[in-house]
Amino acid sequence: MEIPKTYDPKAAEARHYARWEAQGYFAPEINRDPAAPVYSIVIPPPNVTGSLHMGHALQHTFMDVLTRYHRMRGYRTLWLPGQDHAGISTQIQVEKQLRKEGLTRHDLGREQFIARVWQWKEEYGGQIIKQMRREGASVDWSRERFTMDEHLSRAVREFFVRCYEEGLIYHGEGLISWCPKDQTALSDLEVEKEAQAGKLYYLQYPVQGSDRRVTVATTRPETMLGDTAVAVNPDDERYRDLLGATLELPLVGRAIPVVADEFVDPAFGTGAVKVTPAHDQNDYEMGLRHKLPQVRVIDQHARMTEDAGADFAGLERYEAREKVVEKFAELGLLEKVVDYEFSITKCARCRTVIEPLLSTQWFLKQAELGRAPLELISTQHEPRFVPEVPYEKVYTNWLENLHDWTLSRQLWWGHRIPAWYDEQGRVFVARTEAEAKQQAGTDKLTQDPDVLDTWFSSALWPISTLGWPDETEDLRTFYPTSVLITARDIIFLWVSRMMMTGLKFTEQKAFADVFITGTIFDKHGQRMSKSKANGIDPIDVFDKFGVDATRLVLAQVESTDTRWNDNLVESYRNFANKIWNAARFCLMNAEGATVGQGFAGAPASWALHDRWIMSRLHKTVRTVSAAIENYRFHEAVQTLYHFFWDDFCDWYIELSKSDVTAGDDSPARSAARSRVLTVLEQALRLLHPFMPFITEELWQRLPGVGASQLHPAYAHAEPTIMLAAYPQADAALIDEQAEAEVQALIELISRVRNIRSEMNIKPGETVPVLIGAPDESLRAVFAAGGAQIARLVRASEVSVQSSVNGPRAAARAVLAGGAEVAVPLEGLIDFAQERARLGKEQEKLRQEAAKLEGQLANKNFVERAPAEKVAELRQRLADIAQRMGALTQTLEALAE
RNA sequence: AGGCACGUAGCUCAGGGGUAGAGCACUACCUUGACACGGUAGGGGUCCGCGGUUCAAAUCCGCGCGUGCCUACCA
Repeated sequence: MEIPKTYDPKAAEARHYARWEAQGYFAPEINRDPAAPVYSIVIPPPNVTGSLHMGHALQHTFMDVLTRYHRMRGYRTLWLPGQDHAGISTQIQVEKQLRKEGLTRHDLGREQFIARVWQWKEEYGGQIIKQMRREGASVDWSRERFTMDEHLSRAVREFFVRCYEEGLIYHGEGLISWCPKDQTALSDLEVEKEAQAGKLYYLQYPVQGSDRRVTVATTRPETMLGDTAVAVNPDDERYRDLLGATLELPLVGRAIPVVADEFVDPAFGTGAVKVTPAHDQNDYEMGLRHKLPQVRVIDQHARMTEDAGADFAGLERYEAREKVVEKFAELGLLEKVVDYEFSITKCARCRTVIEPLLSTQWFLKQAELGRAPLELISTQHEPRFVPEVPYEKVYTNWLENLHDWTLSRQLWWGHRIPAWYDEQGRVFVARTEAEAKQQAGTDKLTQDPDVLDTWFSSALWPISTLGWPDETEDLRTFYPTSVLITARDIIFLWVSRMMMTGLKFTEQKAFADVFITGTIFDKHGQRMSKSKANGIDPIDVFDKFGVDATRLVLAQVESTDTRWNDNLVESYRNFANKIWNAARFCLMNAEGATVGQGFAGAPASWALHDRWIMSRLHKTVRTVSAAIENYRFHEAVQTLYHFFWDDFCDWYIELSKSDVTAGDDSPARSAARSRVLTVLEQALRLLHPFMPFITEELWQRLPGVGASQLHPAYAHAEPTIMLAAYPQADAALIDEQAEAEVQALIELISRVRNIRSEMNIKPGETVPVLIGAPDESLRAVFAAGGAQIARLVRASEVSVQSSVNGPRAAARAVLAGGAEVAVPLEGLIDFAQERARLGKEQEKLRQEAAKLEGQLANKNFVERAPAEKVAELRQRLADIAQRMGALTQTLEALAE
């Protein structure tokens, strides 16, 4: 059997994915059990423009672990892949390409431009989706979707039309966030606030018919040109007499009223607020309340309009700001300017400062759609958020405060709004142009030029990908989906909206659970970003350490924000190598062995270490399954790591070694070899959801694996660990006594090794080991394990008696249960030093005993603490007393 | 401004009312027929601070300090 000493991840990674895909293992149809339960996940569709980053790799790892786990459990499992057309980013990307050719989209015209985008998508798009194969993602490629697919576009139109018919979608004027660079409206979720060191300008407005002036404070003086009122709080004594007064707006000369509005905070600034209904969200609302005129002084390019006055028209907004301030200063109306930090709103895409503008757009009344999800979360706690704190609250708070959603975008790439206008400007909303014509009774219609917000189609993703609005078999089978896995930043943008559409159109929630992942930062705790160039490319990590190792690191991130650290990947790379070499050992000693055999007869008849490893294995199965099902990936990974490395490699293989490597072929040797292989094979299955490649690579080499390992639902398939049955915990194999007994063996061995180390005994040198165990059953354990002990501590002989009767010149240690071990070391023992060593140990025990005695002497403790806790402490104290007894005897024997 | 989370070994992080944990790093010894990406044995912690609840607090509660995130009608 030729197996290299070091695991080479690339070879295994290259080998298996293509086969899995070709064999159809990823598709739910592989499951032939008609009664199989269903497990489904739809991928959060990555942007077609993106390339794989750590956040994707993180999410994909969780989705793949869950998918593979449930598939192995016999679920009819679907993980549906796909991507998002990413309206603005894609359009910007292609426009950039055009610019290099000296063209703009307008040179091409709409139709040609869109054709160009599709071409771009084919050539450069979808990097992330392509890279997912490298991750080992077991997605069903036969069901791959794109938000601009014809079918999904139909779903979008259906959604739009239905909402329009119900009055949830309307066309009208509102104050929207406008990006002057991208030349489009944006929703409030596509803008970002950023702290900004700026200035607060105090401007004075003269009161008509008096010498008085009212001072207003503003961060945007240029907007004063569009002021149509000044507002004060109705309870503000300072301004009570001015209510209803008229001010003269400087520079403009417009007469504007002083109005009273609860919105105004008397404590801020001067307590008087300038009101610019056309250029500020709050002022807009105040303007509606007081029926104020809306004067537009800034245009779509963030330049001042004619209405700003001849002095300002055409100026860029910041130029206008300077000029306004200058003029106020000249007029003696600039009271003061103070430094002031405030937040500024920017386009999330291009970082241009947003201009709030009055504009006619399409809007969706989200509040009504949000009612059903709000009801569901408040009364049923559905979907179940993991972690529940704080995300359930974040989601609920959002649903309680929904604003109208600006749907239209002044772009070309995206779903065209299904609205047509006739020559009189009347609007017809319909699923098709023909339908609109029919409604209008004329052929002379023009379609609305705008497209829908990208998130409009995303909101439908779980249902549209499965076939809605048609009642397809997939929709019936896989919807509602099992879990949504995503980062926290799109809970509003996406998670809540999928719930809205799902409940509205199917009356079923879109997913049962929502698992929110942590965020991975760079090693300095900074967010990874293109602009900072501090991103770590998952592909590089795969290349360096292997996909499986990377997946383990990602899985254990769970929901915690984590700084990326290569050291951790390296340690899991080492773990992969450990698995490789453990398997290598098993395979080098596999002659005569078969997976699944070796554990014959009643467990009670098995050797101690065999009962022990099965008990450890089944506890591991129990813990890992529960952990995965509850999204405790960190616990799952840790448990598997320690089971494999500590229990299986460090102890089980070592305790089995002499049987496994016996020189002569015998039924006993074959059985021992089969047992080691069987445990290995179970461990590989447990690890497979996390480490798909190495587990498949090794599994395929094990003697005796095949159809019998497969879950019955896949009995017909070509054997693969992917479709093997995930181990089920068997309570009957959990054996606490065996665990305690092996623990005693481990302690014994460790103490002897400790003596060897402290006494500087050369590794190659053997020593006699004398064990004294007053307890009969413990004595039996040590006696039966004599050969194993001898091997693991390099003993020339192991004697087990009820007490140690060795030479005075021996290093000694006391063990649990009053047992004692001595290593005779004629000539090597410095008696004074040995007494000191044991004295130190005695002192430690004494301190521990004192602490326990103190607690047990406390009447309150004994009376109020649970009885088992008290009993446990008494037990511990008794054990210490036993050790102390043995230690005292030993010390006496050593006395001069 | 509010809300939430976090603060545990040198580092990255688990855990969590009753013995303080892992990986990496560190020290010593070891190339023993699975593995030096390894083995064995070690060292290392006022669990941010101060109060409170409790028989018992690193763990629960309050306050403070520090860090991060989110929300907001910060004119």
